[in-house]
Amino acid sequence: MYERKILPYLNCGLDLVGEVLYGKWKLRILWFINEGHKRPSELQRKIPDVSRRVLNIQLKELEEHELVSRTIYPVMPPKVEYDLTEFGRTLIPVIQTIGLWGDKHEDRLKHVIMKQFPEVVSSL
Amino acid sequence: MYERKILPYLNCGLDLVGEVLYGKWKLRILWFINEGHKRPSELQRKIPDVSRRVLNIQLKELEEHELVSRTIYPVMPPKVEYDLTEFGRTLIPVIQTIGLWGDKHEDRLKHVIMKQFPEVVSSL
DNA sequence: CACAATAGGGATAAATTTCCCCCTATCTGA
DNA sequence: TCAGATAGGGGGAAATTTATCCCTATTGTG
Repeated sequence: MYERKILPYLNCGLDLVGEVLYGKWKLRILWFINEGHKRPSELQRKIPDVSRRVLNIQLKELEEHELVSRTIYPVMPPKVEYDLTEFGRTLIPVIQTIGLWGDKHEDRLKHVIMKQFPEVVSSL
Repeated sequence: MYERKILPYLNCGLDLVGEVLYGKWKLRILWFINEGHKRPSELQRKIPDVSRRVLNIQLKELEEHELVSRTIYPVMPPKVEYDLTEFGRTLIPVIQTIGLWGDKHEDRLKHVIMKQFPEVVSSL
């Protein structure tokens, strides 16, 4: 496990949110859990770009931050389900707002993001 | 300058937003510019925890992503102002939503975040 | 038996982000 | 003259995050 060396800054609401949502895949993990994809293997199929290892780590952090809960079913093969906590559910409208903004401005965002990769764009 | 080696994932709105807002200070930079703190030196006073160097870098990225514009006044000592573009202004309600959620759940968030730092908490 | 699916962890490397120190240049004011 | 404010960048190190590879264990299936 990695031990943080620098204390977080907790000066305002934005700082606080950053501490629990900063993570490359966290927003989508929360979103897909909310949509009913609760098992780790399901989540990985929904987000093929995460490695399984990182998915586990980010799920554990979300659990420590009390945004999701973890239920283990004593069956074989093992079955685990993640659910949003009541606290985590309050975040859904926020994530939706973020995602809708991204969807609405999809073309423009793709354009400004891909400016950094001219060689890739020209090869399409 | 750092050259990215891994192409960004642009599968959904959340990915797109991540590409332009992922950065430790970007949300607050946008927020403070919106509040009228437009000059780099003003921004640094509002956010003392960023180093000036990183503030410059993140401002430049925001500019490349067309969320802010940069105006240079040919005076001495130099004067530069950043403004939200019309595109950047559409983000303000999103940032507000995020910040309000953080403010509303401030106590709980501080608690779950500081669980990782028991020694710090007990020394208060 | 060999293999896939299930969940998850260790060790380590790579990628990325952020920080720190130093340097340029000009003007104002003590 | 010297210090401070202004804006900004280079180089390199440190911190942090993410990725890769390999391992445990159990059950069912071909």
